[in-house]
Amino acid sequence: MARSSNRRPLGRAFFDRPTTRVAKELLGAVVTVRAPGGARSVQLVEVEAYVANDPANHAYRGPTRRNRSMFGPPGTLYVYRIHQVVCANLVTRPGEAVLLRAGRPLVPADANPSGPGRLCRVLGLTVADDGERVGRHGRISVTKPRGTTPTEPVIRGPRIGISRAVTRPLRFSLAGDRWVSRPRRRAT
DNA sequence: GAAAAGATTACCT
DNA sequence: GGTAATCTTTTCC
Repeated sequence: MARSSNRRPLGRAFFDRPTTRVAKELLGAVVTVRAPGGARSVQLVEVEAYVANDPANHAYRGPTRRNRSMFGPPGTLYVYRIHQVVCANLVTRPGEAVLLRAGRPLVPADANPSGPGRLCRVLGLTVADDGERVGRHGRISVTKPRGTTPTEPVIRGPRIGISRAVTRPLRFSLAGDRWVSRPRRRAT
C-alpha cells in the first residue's frame, strides 16, 4: 500500500478532462471522508462514466433540482438518493460525472464497499454532501498513489442497473478484483 | 394531480 | 430466483 506521503491529491485539473479518461484513471484512487468518528476510506475498483448525449445520464435533460451539482466545477460531488440508498459521483465537466460503484475497504478494513450504495454507506456520505468540492482541506478528498506503479488491467464494459444506453461500454473496473460488484448474478 | 420508474439492496421462498 | 422498502423525478392523463 502507498503511504499517505506517497499520494497526490486530485484536484480540479485532474477532473477537468474527458470523463471516460477520468473514470479510468480513478481506478486505484483512494477516497477519504473525514468524520467525527474518524476518517473512512476506500480504494476505487469500479466506476461508471455518465457523459453528454447519454440518455442514462441524470443530466441528460439539463439542470434540475436534483442534478444541479452535476453542473458545478470539476471535482464537485454529486450525491443523490435512489430507493433507500445514496450514490456518489465525481463531476468532471458540466453535465458529466463518474459514478463510484465499488471499492476495496481501507478504513475500516472489514467494511463492504462493493456496490454504489454500500460504498456510500461505508464512507458515511449522505445527500448532505451533495455539492461539496473534493480537495485537500475539505471533508472529502481523493488521492492517487504517486509514482509509476502500473495498475492491474482495466476491464471496460456495459454499465449496470440502467435501462437506457445499456450497451455503451462506460463501466470501468480492475480485472479480477474481488470487490467489483456483480450485476445480480450468482457469486462464483 | 396521480402513477410509474429508478445509476439499489436486503431479505423472502 | 423474486419482491419489498422508500422517496424523488419523470411521465401520463
